[in-house]
Amino acid sequence: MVRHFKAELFKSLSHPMRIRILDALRDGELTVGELQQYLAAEQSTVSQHLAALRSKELVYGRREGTSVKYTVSDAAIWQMLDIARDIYERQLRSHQVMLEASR
Amino acid sequence: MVRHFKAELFKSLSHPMRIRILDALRDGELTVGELQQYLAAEQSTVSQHLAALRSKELVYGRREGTSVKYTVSDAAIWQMLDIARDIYERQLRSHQVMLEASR
DNA sequence: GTAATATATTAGCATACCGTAATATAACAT
DNA sequence: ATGTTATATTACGGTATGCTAATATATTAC
Repeated sequence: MVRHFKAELFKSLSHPMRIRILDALRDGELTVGELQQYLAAEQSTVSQHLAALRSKELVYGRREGTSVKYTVSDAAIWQMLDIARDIYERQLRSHQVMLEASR
Repeated sequence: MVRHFKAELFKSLSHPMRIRILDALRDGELTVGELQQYLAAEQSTVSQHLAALRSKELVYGRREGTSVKYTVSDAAIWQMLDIARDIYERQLRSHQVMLEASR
């Protein structure tokens, strides 16, 4: 039950463009158009990735006139992205150590 | 580059059985056989999930005689699982609030 | 060496995911 | 009501995932 939720949550995060979207929203809400421009991607592609994030309630959109502004719904999401970067950096270091040791 | 790593990392976490494996390893290393028994799953299924985790270096295995003992390679992985649970709980609460508000 | 046990890998099939292109919906202006 | 802009959804083809069954590898015992 909880693990299925977690698995689905991580699946939502398992695409580079969705991670870029969440990063882009760190400084505040953005419209689909702004995201589209920033990501240099097709409209429907962006919209589908937003739909994926929305379906797990990682973001929500509020209409403002003819456009929709998106917001990350829980700051802990960025925390996970930050931890992922930490893990990445530690892996890099340990690879360096192994390389240096092999001389 | 970094985002691809993150995406791949989250993809590794995007399956309930892999999450169960990582949770099971919180108390220390376990052999494939022990995991297999605990998860009540086929040998090859467990082995393939371990291979997925190994390929991203989330776990590593050391041979001990005829069996292999697995360990989580970075405690930050559990931290991400814990944050995921927090997000889950906050979503539950906000759903409850919305239910109660709709009366 | 062979046999037995533990683990890893491969092949095949069913299902899920992703991008492009096309179509649909929503809000606003005229 | 029509037109325009912004966003969402659907359909379809290609690729990736995940399970089962079968096969391969590695270690120990004999």
